[in-house]
Amino acid sequence: MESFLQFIKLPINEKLYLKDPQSSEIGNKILNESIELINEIGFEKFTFKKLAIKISTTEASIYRYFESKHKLLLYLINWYWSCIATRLLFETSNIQDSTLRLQKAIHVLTALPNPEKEHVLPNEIALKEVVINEASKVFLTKDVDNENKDGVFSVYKTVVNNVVEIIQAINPEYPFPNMLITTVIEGSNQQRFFAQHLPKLTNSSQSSDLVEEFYQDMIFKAIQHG
Amino acid sequence: MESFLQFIKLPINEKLYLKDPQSSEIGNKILNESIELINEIGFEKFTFKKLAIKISTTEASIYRYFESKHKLLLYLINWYWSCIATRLLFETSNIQDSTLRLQKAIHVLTALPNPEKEHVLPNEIALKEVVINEASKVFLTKDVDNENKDGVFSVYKTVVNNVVEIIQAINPEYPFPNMLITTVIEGSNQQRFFAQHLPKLTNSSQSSDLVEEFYQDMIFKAIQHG
DNA sequence: ACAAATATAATAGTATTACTATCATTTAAT
DNA sequence: ATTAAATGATAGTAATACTATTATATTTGT
Repeated sequence: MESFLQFIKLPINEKLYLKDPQSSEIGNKILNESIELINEIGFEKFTFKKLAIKISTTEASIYRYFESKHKLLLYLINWYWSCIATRLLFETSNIQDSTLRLQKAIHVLTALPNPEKEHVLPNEIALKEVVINEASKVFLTKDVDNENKDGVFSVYKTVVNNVVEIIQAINPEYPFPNMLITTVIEGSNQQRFFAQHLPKLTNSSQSSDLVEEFYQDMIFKAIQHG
Repeated sequence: MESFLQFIKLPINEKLYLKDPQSSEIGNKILNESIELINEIGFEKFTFKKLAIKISTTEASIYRYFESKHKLLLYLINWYWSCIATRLLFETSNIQDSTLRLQKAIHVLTALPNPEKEHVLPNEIALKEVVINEASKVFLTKDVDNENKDGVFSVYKTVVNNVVEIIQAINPEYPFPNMLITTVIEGSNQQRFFAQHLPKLTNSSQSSDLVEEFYQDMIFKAIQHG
């Protein structure tokens, strides 16, 4: 029953690839090993050539799956969002109390994946690292409007919307639910980056991770009436 | 008296340049025109060659000031932080009431520069655009730890610290002041990006800018006792 | 079992990027 | 007027981000 969840094939926007990477061995290698390589050397220094060597194939083969390294990163980030969307569904299902629902949702958005518990993706922990270090780069470009038209941010928007609805169930008068949720999603990743590299900018640390605690506190105070 | 403020030469960390760009005409052109060009084509497509053509000089000349385009961006972002640090000082000076001080500080951190009012830099409005679209890229790299050792983020840290102290004057028990401030600084830039490009992710828009209002509300609720 | 279709490997090539190096010339300082 | 410093002009390099071509496997349908 538990392993039901594991490794479902999550559908990804077709504009993001030339050939579905989840449909072949090489494709799956591209996904899994690119996560490793990006974590190792950073997205700026990551190239298809280096990835090709790592997975013993050729640059040209990788280009048959993805038209650019930017699209590959966008694919990975979308994979993560789909995974969060799935976890949101599971963790809030059968829970009626809105406050508890919101608490669970914030947990899914802000906590690190637990290595003990089962995952939706085989490499969720490494993928979360990619998200923390690289995710902003997928929208901070001049191409964002065209890519948005192609719907590549729609899963992200759905996630935000689902949590916004929970907030509205608690306090329909609160005027900034979308801002609050995106602030929490993006902020929680940034705080983890700060904890690792610029600790003076945060109160959290790797030994004592306060990220979820901080945002749970912040959200519930923010949506209070008055 | 008003114009006192205008265009003070703000000191910038020496590790960021090879030759002080504020010391020559070409240097100043590099700063001002790179802001324009980055806003026009985005940092990824920005090159020293294109900038050289724009300011009628050569690539080699620009390389005499900055060792890479990344260092130039870091310089610009530091320029912005220095400018914010200066404005924080001015706007909170002679104000005793901590709550009012915090309100003013949040205003400096979250509001767009007012085109009517005087500026600390000649191009503050365009520079703010660069910050909104590109600032995260200066620390989201594998080089962040080395650059941090060189002190290139110290002005940012000082800004954060100064506001943290105001919060502590209001509520010394609040456990997450640094997280709260960096969440607001980074979040306010991100919300403006969303308003321009991914409006479903925010409640703010270009016609009705709710960014400051949202964060003022959020901060004061967050630091409330209990 | 065999032909046809498809996927991958191997290789080559291109324009651009992100620099470094050299040397001549202009400009500024003493 | 001399020297030093800044800039211009030009060249060159390794790496990047691709595209193209052809040969060789592998899979699939019949």
